[in-house]
Amino acid sequence: MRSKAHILDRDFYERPTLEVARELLGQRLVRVLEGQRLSGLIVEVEAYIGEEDKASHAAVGRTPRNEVMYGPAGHAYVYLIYGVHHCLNAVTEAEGFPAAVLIRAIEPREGIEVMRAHRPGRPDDQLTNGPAKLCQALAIDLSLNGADLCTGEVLFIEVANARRGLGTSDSLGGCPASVREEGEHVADDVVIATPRIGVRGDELAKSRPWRFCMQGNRYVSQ
DNA sequence: CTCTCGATGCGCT
DNA sequence: GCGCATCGAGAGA
Repeated sequence: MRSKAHILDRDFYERPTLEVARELLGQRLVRVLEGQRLSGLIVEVEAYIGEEDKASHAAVGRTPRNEVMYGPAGHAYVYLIYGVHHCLNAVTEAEGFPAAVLIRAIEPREGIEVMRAHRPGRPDDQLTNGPAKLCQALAIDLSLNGADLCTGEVLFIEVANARRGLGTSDSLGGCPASVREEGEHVADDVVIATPRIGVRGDELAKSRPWRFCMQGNRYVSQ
């Protein structure tokens, strides 16, 4: 049996966003759909921090759309982009300060058959290798905007070793053997920090190395 | 393989 | 009206 002790709690999210983003790598994103667990290991994230971050939705100040980013840490901020796609963030830092971590890619672990059904015709390494793709694979939409990630119900993040024994043979696929043991802290030497993908903002926003991904992992977005 | 472009809803000016 | 923290189809090489 799994215990809620494995679920990342509010204290985890209520910290500096760059720390949270970095530490989310290797953790397990879990979506419970019709009683079934769909999950994957987080392999790519981006941090969006405060109103001064011109790439953030909060750069325009508090609005109905970005309201959740201003709320308490540990909630899901889900938004619709280009009228078609959804993206998932985890809200961080203190209530009143708008910040979040965008989950950009995961490596499927549980319920891959359901993910394939949600993304027909796609090879397995393209089921969840992008922020909108993973939302489609896990059936995450606006109905989950504001959902509490700390209650362990429909959407949450677990420490990656919460299911020891699940099979680690292709864990964190494509990464050096030294970090392939699921549940170990992801070592700094396999994490790459780069500028964020597809952001507008100003030059500072475009240049900040606030994207973190697993070096060489085949589920990272292109 | 690379590049271009359309989809499609809505928040914000 | 404008433009977006994206994706996938289609064209060309």
